[in-house]
Amino acid sequence: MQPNQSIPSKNRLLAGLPIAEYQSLLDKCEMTELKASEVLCNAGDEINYVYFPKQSIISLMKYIDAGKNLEVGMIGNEGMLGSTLLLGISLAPFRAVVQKSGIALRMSATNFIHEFKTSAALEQQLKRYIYVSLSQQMQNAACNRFHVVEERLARLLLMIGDRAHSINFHVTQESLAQMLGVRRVGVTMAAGALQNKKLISYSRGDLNIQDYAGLEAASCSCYQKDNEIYACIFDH
Amino acid sequence: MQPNQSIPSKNRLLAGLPIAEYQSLLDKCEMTELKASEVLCNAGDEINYVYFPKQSIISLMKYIDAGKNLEVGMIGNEGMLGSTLLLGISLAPFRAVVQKSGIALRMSATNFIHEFKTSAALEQQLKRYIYVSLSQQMQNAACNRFHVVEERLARLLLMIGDRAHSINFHVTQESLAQMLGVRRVGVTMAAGALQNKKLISYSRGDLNIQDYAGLEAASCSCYQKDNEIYACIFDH
DNA sequence: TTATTTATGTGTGATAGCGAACAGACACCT
DNA sequence: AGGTGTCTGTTCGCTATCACACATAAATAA
Repeated sequence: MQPNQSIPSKNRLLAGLPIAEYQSLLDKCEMTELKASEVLCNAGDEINYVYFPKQSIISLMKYIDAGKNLEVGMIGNEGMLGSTLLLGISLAPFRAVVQKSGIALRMSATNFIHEFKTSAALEQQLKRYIYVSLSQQMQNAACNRFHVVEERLARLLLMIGDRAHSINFHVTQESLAQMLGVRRVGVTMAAGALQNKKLISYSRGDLNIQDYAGLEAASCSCYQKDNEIYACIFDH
Repeated sequence: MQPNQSIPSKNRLLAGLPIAEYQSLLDKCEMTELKASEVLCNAGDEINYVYFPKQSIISLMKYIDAGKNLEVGMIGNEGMLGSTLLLGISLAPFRAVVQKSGIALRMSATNFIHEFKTSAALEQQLKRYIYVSLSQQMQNAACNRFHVVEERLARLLLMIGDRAHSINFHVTQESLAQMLGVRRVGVTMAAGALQNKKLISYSRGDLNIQDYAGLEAASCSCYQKDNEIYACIFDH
C-alpha cells in the first residue's frame, strides 16, 4: 500500500483516545518546529519533554563504541518520543535526533505523567506502544544480523516515506549510512542498485520512490512484519 | 566479577519485594522442572503461564526467515518469562525455549495479572524489568550489527555462566550457533580461539570457563553494558 | 561387538562489507 | 566568476563470514 500523502492531522497513538482525553492532552501540548539534526536527548539524559511528531521524523540512535552508531528506532506520527516515562523511569535509553524537519507537539514530562495517571485510555495506548516497540526491537536485532544492506536500505526508505507522508523526501547517503550502521559507500552501492531497478531515483539527497510496491518487494520482510505488529496491536 | 556459585534461593526480581507480597506470590507458584529444549511458548501464542527460573535458563528466540533464528533474550533467575503481560497484551512476541534444565517457579497468567494489579511493588519491579529489556534489546541490535562472532560468543558464555551460577555447564556448539545466528562452524572457530587463549575449555558440550576476567575482556562491551543497565535500574 | 547418533574439526571457494583514499559534480555564497 | 562545502561515485586490498562437503571421534543403542 502507498503511504497516505495527505498530511495527517492526528497522531495515530492519540487518535485512538476518547475526545475528552484527546482534547485534554492537546491543551497541554505546544506546537514546535523540529529542525533536522537537532538532538532532542542523549542516552542517559533525564527526559524533560515528550514529542508527538506530525510530518517530522525522529531517529533513535544507539552509540556502541569507537564512533559506531545504529538507528534502533524511528518515530513519526505513528508514535511518540518519551513513552518509557510510563515505566516510571525518566532516563532516555538512546539518543534522539531529528531526522526530518517538521512540526511536532511537545509536552512536559510532568504534564505527560499526570495525563497517563489520570487517563486509563492513554495508559493503555502507551502500554501497547511499548509492547510494539519491544517487539520491533527484537525484529530489528534479527534484521541487523541477517539482512543485507540493500534490503535494509529499501526498508528504511519505505519507513521514512511512510512517516514523511510522501514519496519524495530529502535524505543524504551519509545519514542513511549512519542509520544503517554501514559506510556511506555501502549506501552508494545499494542505492545505485535500487535505482537501476527503477525503484527509486535520487540526486544530491532528493529522494523519490518511483515504485512503492517494487521497493516493498526489494525490502526485507521486517518492513512488513513491523507494520503487522503495529496493526495487530492497535487496530484490534 | 565471578558469578556467585552458590545456588540462589531467590529470583532477583522478586527479591526486591516486601515480604508479604513476596510470600503471596510464592503461594501462587508451583515448582516445576524445565527440561532443556522444551518449548514454553511460540511466537504469537497466548501466554498461559509465567516462569521464574532458578538455575534453569530460558532462551528467547526470534524466527526471521528461511530457518534463520536469533536469540533475542536470555532469562535466568535475574528475570522472568511473561513480564509483557503487564502491558495488557497476552501474546508472546517470541519463542521461548529452555536452554538449560533446572527448577523454575510457575504461575498462571491469571494469577500473575491479579498479583501485579494488587501489588504496586510488583508492578514497579515489572516496569523496571520491561525498561531493562527494552534497553538491552537496543544494545543487542547494535551488537548484532557490529561485533564479531568471537566477542559475541564470549559474551554469550558469560551470560550463560552467570545464569547457571557456575563456570561449568553443558552447551553444544550447535546450540550456541543457533543463539548467535551463525553457522556451527563459526562457533568451532571462535570457541577454538577462546580455548587457545586459555579462557575456556570444552569437550563435547561440557564447557568450562577457565579465566572469567579474561573472557570478560575478550567479550564485547555489551556484556558489561547489559549488566550496568540492569544494576542501574534495579540496584538504586 | 557393531551400528548409529551426536558433537566436533577441516578444507575450499565465494561474497559482503570494511577502511581509506581520491575524483567529479552540483549548490550556494560572496 | 571563483571558492567552498556538500553530495555522490569509484577503486583497492583486506577480513569476517558464508555455503557446502567431508572427516573424525566420542557416546549411545542394538
